[in-house]
Amino acid sequence: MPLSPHQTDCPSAPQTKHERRKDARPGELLDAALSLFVEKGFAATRVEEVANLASVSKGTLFLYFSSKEDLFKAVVRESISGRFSEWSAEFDSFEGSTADMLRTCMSTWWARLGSTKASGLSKLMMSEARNFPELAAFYQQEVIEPGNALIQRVLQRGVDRGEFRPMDMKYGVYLVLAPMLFLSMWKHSLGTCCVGNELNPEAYIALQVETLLTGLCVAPAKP
Amino acid sequence: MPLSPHQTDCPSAPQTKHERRKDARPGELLDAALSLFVEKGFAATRVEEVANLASVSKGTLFLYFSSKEDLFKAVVRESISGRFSEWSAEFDSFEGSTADMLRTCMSTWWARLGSTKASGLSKLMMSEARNFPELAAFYQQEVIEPGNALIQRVLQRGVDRGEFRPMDMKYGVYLVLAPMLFLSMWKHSLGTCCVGNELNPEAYIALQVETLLTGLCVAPAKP
Amino acid sequence: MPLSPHQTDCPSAPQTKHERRKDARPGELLDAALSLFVEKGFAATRVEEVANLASVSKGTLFLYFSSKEDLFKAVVRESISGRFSEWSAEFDSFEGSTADMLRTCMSTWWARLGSTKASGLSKLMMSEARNFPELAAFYQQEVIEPGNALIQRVLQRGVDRGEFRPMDMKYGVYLVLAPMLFLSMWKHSLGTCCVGNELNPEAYIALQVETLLTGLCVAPAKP
Amino acid sequence: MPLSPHQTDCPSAPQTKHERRKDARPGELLDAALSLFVEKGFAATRVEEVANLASVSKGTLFLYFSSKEDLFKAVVRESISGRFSEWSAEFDSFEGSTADMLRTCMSTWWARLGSTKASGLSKLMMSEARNFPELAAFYQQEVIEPGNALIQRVLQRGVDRGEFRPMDMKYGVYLVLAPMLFLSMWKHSLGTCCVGNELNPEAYIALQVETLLTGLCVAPAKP
DNA sequence: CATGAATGAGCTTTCATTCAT
DNA sequence: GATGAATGAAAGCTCATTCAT
Repeated sequence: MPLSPHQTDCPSAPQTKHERRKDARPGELLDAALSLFVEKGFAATRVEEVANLASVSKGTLFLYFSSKEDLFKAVVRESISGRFSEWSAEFDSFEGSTADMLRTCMSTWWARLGSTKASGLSKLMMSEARNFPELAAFYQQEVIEPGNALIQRVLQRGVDRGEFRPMDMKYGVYLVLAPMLFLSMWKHSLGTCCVGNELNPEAYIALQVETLLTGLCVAPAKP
Repeated sequence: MPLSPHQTDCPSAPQTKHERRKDARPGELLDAALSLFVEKGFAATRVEEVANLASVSKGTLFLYFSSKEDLFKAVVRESISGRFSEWSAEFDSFEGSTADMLRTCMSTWWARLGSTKASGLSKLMMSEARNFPELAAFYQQEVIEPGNALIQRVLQRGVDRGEFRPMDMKYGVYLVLAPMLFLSMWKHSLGTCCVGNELNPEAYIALQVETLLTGLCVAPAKP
Repeated sequence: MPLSPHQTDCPSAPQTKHERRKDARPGELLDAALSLFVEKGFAATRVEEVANLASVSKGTLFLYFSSKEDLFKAVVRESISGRFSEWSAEFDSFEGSTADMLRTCMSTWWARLGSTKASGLSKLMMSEARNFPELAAFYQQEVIEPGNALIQRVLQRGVDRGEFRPMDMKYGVYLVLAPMLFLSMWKHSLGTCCVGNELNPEAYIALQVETLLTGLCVAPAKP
Repeated sequence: MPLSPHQTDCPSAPQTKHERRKDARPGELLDAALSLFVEKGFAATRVEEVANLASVSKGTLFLYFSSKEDLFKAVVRESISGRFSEWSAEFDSFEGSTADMLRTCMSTWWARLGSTKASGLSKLMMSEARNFPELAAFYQQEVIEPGNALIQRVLQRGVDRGEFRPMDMKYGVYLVLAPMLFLSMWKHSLGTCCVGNELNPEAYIALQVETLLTGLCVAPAKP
């Protein structure tokens, strides 16, 4: 069994096999859950499948997560919200034009989230939000709001430094958000199942961001 | 596929009430199904609700549609298509700047599709495409491809007339498509269930299209 | 299949077998539920057993009763609370000494409730009230309160007519209630499973009521 | 069965703390189980709760008791018995009227059993006797029979001394037993969970015993 | 001896689908 | 054709019991 990537900090490995298994369980379950949720959606994923994929029994899953919703929330925290603080710190120390900052922002988003299973979670939330209001509220709080705040910081920086035209920030964030969420959706639905819809993500992002920058910038953006 | 009666203005009425009802059944069921699928999604819509809304019994529904999935497919077939030819004709005769054409294009989309139940179907297709590959292929052919062709015509016109910068058309269409599909999705998921996400569609579209035009146009676009 | 006793009023029998079955279902289910609840208790009775005993499937049970608790409430209404109004009317028209009234009261209780499965429901409620507070509240409202009111009416009549000594009514009702509920409990627990505990109900009741009357009456009660 | 250590005042203390803990385990578990069974009933008490309350692990509980049912039996064996001999001796030396003796009998019962956890066990036995026939038989032998004999001695003394009317002793004991067991049941079920049913035990007992005495005595009882 | 992670049978409830009428 | 009563396979979650450490 390869160590799953989220088990980063284990300075002193547990002594016994028994203990090692225990420590690994939540991570294995989260990995299994992420894969299945992304592949089949929230409602269509059965907790027993998740447990089986993680090679444990149904009961064991409930030892670590009190409900299916709780499991989903943990997956979201693990895969998405836990990464915003790091991201935010990088933004703090960014030096350079805001155009470059926005380019970095979107390519980083692709590298860290868009190209990973995590983007499937965004698709999933858009698909099932209506049927699981509590989950939607959670996602809103943990992902949408911090994410939007991050985008807004970039735009505001551009405006404050005289690089971007002034704009209504509430709608401005959607200029950045829409292309990214669209890509997440497309990748996990029509983009995958229909020939001719395959999309080179880098080319897509590049065109989106450059066109957007031309639209936003006071003076022509220098790439 | 014969046109189902509820689409047509029915020039030759059937003889008796009983027969008229009988002929109208499938259409009434499709209308009911469209409303409920859009409102609650596929899984959360119970066939009994559909039957009740169409004022028939559950058993009758299965007389016309062999399964819930079959009903869903019929709804998609029924509700989308036939709007593109009209639209295409309007494009043929459009006179004026391509910037204006794109503005018209997006506000017309909103008026005719985005603000109607049809946008719910787009959301639904994006949500369930993976679980219904056959349906996805159908949607691709009937909706995505003609729609993309229409968008491409507008962009190509702009480039040909020297109004828009040259671009890779394959990715260019997504500059227009992404904001629209994002709005369809948002409206039917997180935009509705979470406070603070409500979105004035006109304001959203206006900012999207103007920013896009600034990005696309050689010279500043005059509104 | 013998007609179950609670199907008393069916002036025009349903035409078809199908319909007859349907009409009989709730009653058959209530009979089955009463038997099993009394025999095994509420928690230990599985709805599937009830359905099987009534010769229907699990799903059918939920067609008629929305939950296990709902089924239980219906059983209580059917077996107990539905009979108080009749009883109350009999009390209204009772003529004779209050001592006789109390004798009648207790022997009628035995004939109509105590000796039937319904007494098992009382035992059940005493046993499981703590674990099913909603059921307990329902039983309190539907059975305990009307029952206590009935007892109190008898006692008050005796006091008002100068036959019984004055007493604190709140505790007075337990003079009558305790022997009856004790018998219900005993019959369905230690009285049945242990040799030597069998109890002739008539003898038990006779001694209880006569001793009680001697205790209550101003002058010696004449049987 | 050796006396378990927590019952005794343990004149010879074990050598080490570890050993003392070890020896005390079963008793601590029984104490915990008694409390929880009385509070929540058999089915609703989880073995893990019992283990936690006794500050051991779930596994340890199963080291001492082979099953939950076995634990239950042990609790009953442990908690009831050994009180009757003392009580019997007190009766031997009682001087005074039998009416006073019966008053003393019931108030002593309340003080020593009725108001303690032991009354919860009586309730529990009445509730679960049917599902644990072996347990019921044990309870019958250890508790019911000696208890009834004690009551019968009092009544017989009254009759022998010409204070009480003659009676069928088999049913006479229930005149005394019923009010007490009813109170035990009521206290732990409907009396606790439903407003308006709360019962002042002293007032309840006083009325029951005085009414009973009036019913039993040849001449009016002098309090 | 003691632990507590792991198990899986068992429970209530839902709902697409069938079929006798 | 139309009905709606009946079905039974799932699903999420609990908890007594086991057993490797």
